[in-house]
Amino acid sequence: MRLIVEQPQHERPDTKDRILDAAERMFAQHGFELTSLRALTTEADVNLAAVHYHFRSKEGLLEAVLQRLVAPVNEERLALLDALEAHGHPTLEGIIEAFVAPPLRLHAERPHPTALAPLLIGRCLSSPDTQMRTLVMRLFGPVFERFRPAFGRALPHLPPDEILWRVFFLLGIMTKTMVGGHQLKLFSEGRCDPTCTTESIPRIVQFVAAGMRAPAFHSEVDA
Amino acid sequence: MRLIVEQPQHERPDTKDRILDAAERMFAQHGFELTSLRALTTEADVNLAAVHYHFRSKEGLLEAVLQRLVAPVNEERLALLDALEAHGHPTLEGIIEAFVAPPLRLHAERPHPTALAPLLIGRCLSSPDTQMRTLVMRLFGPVFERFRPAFGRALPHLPPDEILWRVFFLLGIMTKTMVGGHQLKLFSEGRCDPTCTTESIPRIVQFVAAGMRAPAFHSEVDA
DNA sequence: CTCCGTCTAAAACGATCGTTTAATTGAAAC
DNA sequence: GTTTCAATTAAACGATCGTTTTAGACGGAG
Repeated sequence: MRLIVEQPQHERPDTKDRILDAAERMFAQHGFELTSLRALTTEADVNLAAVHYHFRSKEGLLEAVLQRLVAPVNEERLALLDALEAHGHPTLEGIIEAFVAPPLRLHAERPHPTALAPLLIGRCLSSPDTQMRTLVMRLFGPVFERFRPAFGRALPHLPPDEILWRVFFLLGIMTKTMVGGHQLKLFSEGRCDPTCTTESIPRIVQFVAAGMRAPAFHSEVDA
Repeated sequence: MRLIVEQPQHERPDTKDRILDAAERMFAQHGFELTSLRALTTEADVNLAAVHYHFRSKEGLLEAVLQRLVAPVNEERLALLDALEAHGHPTLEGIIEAFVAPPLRLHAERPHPTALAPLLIGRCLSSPDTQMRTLVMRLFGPVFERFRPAFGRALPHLPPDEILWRVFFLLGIMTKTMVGGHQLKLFSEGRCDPTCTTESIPRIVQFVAAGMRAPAFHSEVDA
């Protein structure tokens, strides 16, 4: 009986990281299905079979790419919310910013990989493969469980499901900003640039905060 | 010299429509790249080569599918806005509803084809293929040129670029509602259903109207 | 030195893809 | 009846895909 350890004992040949880097770049540029492992391994200067050795399949590689990309973002979100709640009840604007700023800032640094992340996540969530869905749940579960009550405390006039709707809307805005940002730049003839976080983040926070503070849908004036 | 007419003179074998129907269904379910023409033509009960005869390639078929799907939606949007403006200045809520209701209602009737439309459109817009980009421009140009000034008149306190930003946010919410609706249903344990237009449309209108009416970003109180 | 396990290398496998070709059908035109 | 041409069919082409297999390289442990 033999133990397989995650790390090789002595040194670190970076072929695993080189594959991940190339995959991140090429999955984002051409999409998952259109990226062939041959082109990927050529770009990474790595043998073709190395992908199946280190990850067990092309989908396993996607899983690893996704994990490495979003895990730090979610940790930063939770840290920001922790910092806010350490000083009493956070404002609605603060919660929204803690939620959207980390992914948007990452997107500003590396637009291409981040842009496809929401698409890949959506793909995983609608995939029949259970492993993919549980991966996404494991990645986003803690964030969801911490931000939902935070929004609830900041918006006491809203029923819980209404909050779900509006967080959903927030998600849509955030995704669109990352995935379709170049469209806005195109239509504004370059004047509006969603990759500029000092422009995009305050605008999103302001827009969403106003939308979230709107009266609840089914309430015909409760006071 | 011989004239090639679009329609065959005598009768109408519906193989062209059968291909379009099957393509709409299968592109939406499995995506464009994952749908093979062999599976598609089998499903449509049509010969494999018929796709290349009627459309000139797989991409030509995608173009035709997209055109047939969004053209009526955009016509309805313009008609609704016309009707509103026939009775004086429309309200902000009215303009938003004229913009989002047609695609969302179509999505409620046929969730699958509509869900992938925004993705395909995004794909076309970021494609290096010029024909794809001009197709999207031709499809959405008139809508854009009519709704932009309408929003401008309803929001006179906002600079034009700020309006672009917020219409962009509206687009994100609409797209998310169609593409990721099942995610909201999943996380709300079935209580929130974006395919129910009597629920989703008023909520979107209310949220977006409040967000759009927020003060402009760069103005440090102008009055 | 020899054994061992990790890692890499080259080559092939089987399958499927989009596309093209060439032959054939069938109904209108003359 | 013959011609004509749009429409359909079956079959093949060339390429590329993800994956597997097999063998070899390299450094530490005995």
